[in-house]
Amino acid sequence: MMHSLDQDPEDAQNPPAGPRAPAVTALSHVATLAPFASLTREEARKLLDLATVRRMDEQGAFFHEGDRADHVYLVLEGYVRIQHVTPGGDQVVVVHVGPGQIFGISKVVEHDRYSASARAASDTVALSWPGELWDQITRDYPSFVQETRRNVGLRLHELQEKVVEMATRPVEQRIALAVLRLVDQAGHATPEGVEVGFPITRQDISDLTGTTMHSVSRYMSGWHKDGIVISKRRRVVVCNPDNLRRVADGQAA
Amino acid sequence: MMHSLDQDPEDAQNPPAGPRAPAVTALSHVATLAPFASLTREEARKLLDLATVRRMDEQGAFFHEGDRADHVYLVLEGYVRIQHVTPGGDQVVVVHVGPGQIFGISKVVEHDRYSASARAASDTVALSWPGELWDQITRDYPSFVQETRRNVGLRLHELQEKVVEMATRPVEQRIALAVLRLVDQAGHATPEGVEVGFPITRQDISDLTGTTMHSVSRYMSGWHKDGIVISKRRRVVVCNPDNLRRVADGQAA
DNA sequence: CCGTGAACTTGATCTAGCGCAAATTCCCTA
DNA sequence: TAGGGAATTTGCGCTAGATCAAGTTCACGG
Repeated sequence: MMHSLDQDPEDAQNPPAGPRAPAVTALSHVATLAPFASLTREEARKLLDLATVRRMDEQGAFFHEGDRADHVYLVLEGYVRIQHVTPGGDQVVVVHVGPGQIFGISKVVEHDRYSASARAASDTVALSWPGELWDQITRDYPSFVQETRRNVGLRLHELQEKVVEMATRPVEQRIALAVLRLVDQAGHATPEGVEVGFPITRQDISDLTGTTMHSVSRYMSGWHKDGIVISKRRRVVVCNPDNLRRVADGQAA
Repeated sequence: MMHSLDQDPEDAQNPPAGPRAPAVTALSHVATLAPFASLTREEARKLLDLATVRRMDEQGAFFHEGDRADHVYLVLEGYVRIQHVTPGGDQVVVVHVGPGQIFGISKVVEHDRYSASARAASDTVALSWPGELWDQITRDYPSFVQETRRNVGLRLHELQEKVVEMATRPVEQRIALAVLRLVDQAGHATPEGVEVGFPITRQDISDLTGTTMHSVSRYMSGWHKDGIVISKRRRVVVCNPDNLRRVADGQAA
């Protein structure tokens, strides 16, 4: 039940309440997230009252591709993997979503089905608003919805970058870029370097870059030897971002 | 100046006005496009009054990647290629935009720079609204902006499909899928089959699928021999969509 | 402390598709 | 009608990276 992510003691948002208390939804914490930044204390509280808190164990699914898009989600804690499985059984990871970011955005773009599945990459806490309330929310909390749109834009941009990378970069560079993006978006500092904030396997990284587990393993082992990363089982730490960036640019020695 | 697309005499929207008359903006025509569908005649007219008509020759650029996102565009006639050029000089075509569709959507997702360039794939007529008016438009013509968001959603979905394809499909299938999408989104019927509605080279198709001109040529020649497509210089006609779909699914004989 | 399965590593082939090169065809203009 | 440039075709060799095939290491439950 305890995942090693929980070793990370830096989160101070849990007041000394009882265990399992829904204290993560503490207004003081949530209000710091981008989508709430421009709301008054009072507005934030009301908007929170409209939401439901959903806790999800690692690997649990918030929704599946093809489901009716009945909710919009916001990650409070943990990370969510947006992924697609082909008829042939190939997994493709589209993007990772972290604290303060929206997922299940179909409603935001006027779609009525989710076009990918959402699984918790680590134990995760998220808020969810029912789709029926979306019009009301749009009306009453425009700055929140604006942030939501900005999120969609980021997603669009990241997806475009990914298409460009897959079309133009060799595998090694794609993997390096993916790892850099992971620590950039979900990294936390450790003594050895910046660590990806959730468990991730070689297979996951290959699903993210459109290659095979084997290639990911080979390149990461190489980088390990060169002191660029430390890669344990389901864990990735980048020790030398500069060199990794050089690899990503094809300027590796 | 006359491009071969103009051979196509099917467009009836040009009333017998003088040549070069801005008659394409005739309300009766524009009103049929999806973004205007839910507006009253009067609203449509007012919204049109806020817009500027821009005509663009084939290969002309509406804007470039990195430009300040100061306008939102709507294609009236012709096709626009959204593309990205890497530092290394590789072209990647992200998507094609046709009549009734929006491009330059940065404003819609709260971004302030275009993340790709927009060039006319054929001689094109588009409307453009200045970004400063966007808030006003959002307020006064919500159904228009809603359609705009739906467009963003389609783009997002298509981009995701593309990522999945590039990650899981071999080159032949990717090319087949791209051609099918082209005739689906921009095709018009001809005696021989459905033709892509704008000039497109082997190189363009390879930029669209992340492969080389050579591979595209090889596979298309093969399909030509099998009677699946007719491919002349800068022109593609799909004669047998069913078989091409079979190729795209890897079920080719 | 041991057994089991999942994650990871590493070597050995094998091939799809790229890069290079050289024709050939088509279209436009002079 | 010839000339020239762009688009396309096609052959050939080569290599990045997939596939196949064992192993090895690790975490956890008993």
